[in-house]
Amino acid sequence: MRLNEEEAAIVDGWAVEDAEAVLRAHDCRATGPRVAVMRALLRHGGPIDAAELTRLAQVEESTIHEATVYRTIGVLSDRGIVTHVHAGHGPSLVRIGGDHGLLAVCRDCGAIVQLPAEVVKTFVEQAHAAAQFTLEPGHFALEGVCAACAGHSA
Amino acid sequence: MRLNEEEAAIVDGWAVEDAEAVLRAHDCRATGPRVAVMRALLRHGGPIDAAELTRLAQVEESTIHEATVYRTIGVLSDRGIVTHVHAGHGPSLVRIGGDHGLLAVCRDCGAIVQLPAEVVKTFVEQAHAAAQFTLEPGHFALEGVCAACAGHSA
DNA sequence: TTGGTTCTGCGAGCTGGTCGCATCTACCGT
DNA sequence: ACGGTAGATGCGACCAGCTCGCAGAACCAA
Repeated sequence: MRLNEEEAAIVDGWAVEDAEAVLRAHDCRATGPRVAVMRALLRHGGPIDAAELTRLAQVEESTIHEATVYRTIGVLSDRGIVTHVHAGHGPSLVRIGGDHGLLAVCRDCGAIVQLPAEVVKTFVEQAHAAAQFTLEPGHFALEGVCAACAGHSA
Repeated sequence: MRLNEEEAAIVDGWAVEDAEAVLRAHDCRATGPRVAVMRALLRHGGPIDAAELTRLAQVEESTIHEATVYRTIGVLSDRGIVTHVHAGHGPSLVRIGGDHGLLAVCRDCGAIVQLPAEVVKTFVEQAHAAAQFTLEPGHFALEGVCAACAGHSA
């Protein structure tokens, strides 16, 4: 389920203290573990993997099990509160908010870069025109070399 | 649209019978299992996962172990004889030949589509111009909906 | 043929993620 | 404010995909 623009804006404006309200607003039971996971997500801000997210949530509620974190990510994802992206070979990453567009991961330093929306849009349109394939980027990141690493090796 | 088997082999100039010669030409011991894996790759032609490749190779040499197939894929990959691509959530896929460009996987039916090289090239150039990020697509596939599945749901 | 290097089968192990189940808890109706 | 109950949790077992260590087998140059 995707967020509409209004919801996405609200999500982006949420502070750590709003964790419980966010859950209730999305018809989600506000249990201890879920609130702790939401707070950890909001506090961290950026893309984060499940293991690290578990560690952060356990700071507030030490008994949280990793399986619970995975299940929580699942319900948050169903509600469009978070999205997850597969960036390279490791674990997938979760972040607050709806569709974030197409990401690129630097092969050398692991930096995650958001590719410009217009460039992606043009690409999706051309791919559809040329191959009748409707790309839905966002779930899988592409690989490459970031500006900094390209500079180093040059 | 999956790749035609014969076509893929022809592109690289190798027929199934050349399996052993290809190995020797790349400074690779021509052992029974490796030859069987190469023959299976050449016969199949298109992208294939390790489990299926093992099954195909076992038709010729029934004792081949999946670990051996993984190791063989490793040496073939080091020599540039094959490349592997991560296409969606499942296992990674192997195919004969070097860089094949960017693939797309249908979210509904799993079909693997090769995106037109021209379109990909333009996209890579625009991404570099706009974000100073040098995309090296080929290792990770994108997700989307193929023409057939889009037709079904429409 | 021989000998040393390389490869193989096998099973154990690792990571990322899911599941079944007994127990517990949030929350709705009273 | 307080039960009843749908739904959530912790836990450990499990699964897929892949890697590794080892003892023995295969390869191939001499």
